Amino acid sequence: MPVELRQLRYFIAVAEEMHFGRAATRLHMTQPPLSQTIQALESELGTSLFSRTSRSVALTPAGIALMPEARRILQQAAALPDLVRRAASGETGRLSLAFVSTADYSVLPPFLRDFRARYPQVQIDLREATTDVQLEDLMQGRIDVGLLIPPLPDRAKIELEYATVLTEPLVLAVPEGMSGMQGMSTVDLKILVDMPLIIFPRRIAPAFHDAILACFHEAGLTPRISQEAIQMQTIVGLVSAGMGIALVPQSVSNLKRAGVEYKALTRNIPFVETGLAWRRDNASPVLHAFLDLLRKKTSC
Amino acid sequence: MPVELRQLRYFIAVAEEMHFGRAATRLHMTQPPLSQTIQALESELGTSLFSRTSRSVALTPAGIALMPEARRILQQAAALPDLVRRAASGETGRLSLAFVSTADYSVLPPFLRDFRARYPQVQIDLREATTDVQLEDLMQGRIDVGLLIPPLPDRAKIELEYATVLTEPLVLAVPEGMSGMQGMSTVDLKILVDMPLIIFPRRIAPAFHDAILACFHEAGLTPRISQEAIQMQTIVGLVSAGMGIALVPQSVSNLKRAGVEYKALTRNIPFVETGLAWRRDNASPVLHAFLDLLRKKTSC
DNA sequence: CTCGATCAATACAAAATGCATATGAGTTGC
DNA sequence: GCAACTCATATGCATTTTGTATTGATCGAG
Repeated sequence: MPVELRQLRYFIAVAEEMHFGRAATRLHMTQPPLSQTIQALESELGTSLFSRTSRSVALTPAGIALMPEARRILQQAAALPDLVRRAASGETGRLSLAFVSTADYSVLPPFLRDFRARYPQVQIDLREATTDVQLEDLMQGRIDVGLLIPPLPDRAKIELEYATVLTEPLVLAVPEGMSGMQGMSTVDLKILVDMPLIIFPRRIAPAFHDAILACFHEAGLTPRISQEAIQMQTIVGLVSAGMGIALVPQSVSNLKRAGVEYKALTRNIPFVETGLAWRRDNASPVLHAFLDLLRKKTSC
Repeated sequence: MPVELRQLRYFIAVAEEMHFGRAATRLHMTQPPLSQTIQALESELGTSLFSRTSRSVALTPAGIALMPEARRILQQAAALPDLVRRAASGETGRLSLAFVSTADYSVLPPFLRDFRARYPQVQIDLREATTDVQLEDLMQGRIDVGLLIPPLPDRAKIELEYATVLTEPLVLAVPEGMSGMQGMSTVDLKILVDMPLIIFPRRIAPAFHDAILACFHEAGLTPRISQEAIQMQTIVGLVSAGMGIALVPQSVSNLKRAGVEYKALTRNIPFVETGLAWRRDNASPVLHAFLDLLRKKTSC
């Protein structure tokens, strides 16, 4: 029969009182069952813990060695209710979050800062991923929440919940000192129609891709697509290298990079939306703590 | 009512099997009491640990958080029998040992080496002290064992046990290049009777002190005591500084120090004994492991 | 759509365990 | 040497734990 915590509690009481009678009083019980329990513990451990003369009690070396261990175990057991309650309330745990590269320049940093401040004990696993990869990861339960660009495909809408976080205009990113637009802060697309356009592949970000093309088509223009890239950083890098122009979310203009200028468009300004998606059936308290915090922040 | 280990054992079984029926089989019991115990645990922790549909079982975040904690606590509890048995057998624990400075050059180093090799988990608290301090420390239980110079006073013999460890002759320590004895390996006391003698105070080491004086008196001589010191290292230091001569245990001649030569006496060679003393009623298994080991070593 | 299989919860009885009372045996102090 | 004290033992009762029987709910096959 294995050791039980009750036995350890009784042992500690006797060891502290050095007296079976007083220890029994402290435990709100009588002395005989206490003696029996200690005897049972000794027999389970295979060693005597107290050396008793019929007049006094002393700890054996085995008893001395047991004391700190027993105390530690009891303390850990006593801490369990609090521990699991914290886990259940989302105060502790793990949140794995994926985000599209554009979010890295807009909503993600303040989100993370606020969440860490409120839930410092939650470990956040961050991962950059395109929308389609995130949708797959969400469906498979590999991530708790994704910061992505809508729309969600119909098959995903069954299992996933979605909430808009940010809608922002696209702005032009052009190589610095480009001919024909020095000093202009807004430009018309017509001026640029002959410049090569750098863009996300449609497969990866269809909504973003389509918004850009729609903007050209509405102006009666057809862009010359020269290069595709799947990260915002790469696209801006290619612009700075003079490889072409790009349309990027306004927030990306925070990314001041040598050789790149950002210009607002005059007409047919396209917008891109970013939002959160998570499994409807994901009961993780950490996830809901995260969502609740965001709802509070965005509603203020 | 507090958490019990039985509940944690059952919890782990269900969490590992993810099935109440199979877990019950593994625990050699039936399913209903297992369900009840888990319910009791959940109510004590204040949180549900499993989310049950009537068809399947899944861990809640609280349950996930509890798992590693519960495993750790159970493991620690399971390790207790071994832990206390090791403590009872002297394999682990603490031994506090005091020694007279002369022992530091003879018996102490090999004792310690052998003991550490056999009982590596025992922590040894070492302390240099004179015989009279050691006797007081032994009586008060501040040390487990003392390596000292007999005899023990009668009042100490009641509570203490004693065993001889080493009996060795005294040799002369003289300043290097002293007039009248270059090249001699043995000398007569008469040659040195006018040299100042450096000696332990009688209060600190009466037997040692008396053995030296007896040696002079038997030869019909009276030494000129110039200086007292209570550590062997100090005495040898004073000799090397030319402050006088000293009679030291042979083993101290291992302490090769510049400016000091050791010479054997020709007649009336005094002996000094070193031995172990410990409380008769000290049941420390570590102490007895120490004594047993020494008995084995010295009898071979 | 119905029926059987599966799985967890509930109800109640039996067994095991823990506890209290009464008592015994060995010390200690007066 | 007697009274007080302390831990061990014995016995009966209360509680807890377990087992058996059953219910209720869900899922899959025919």
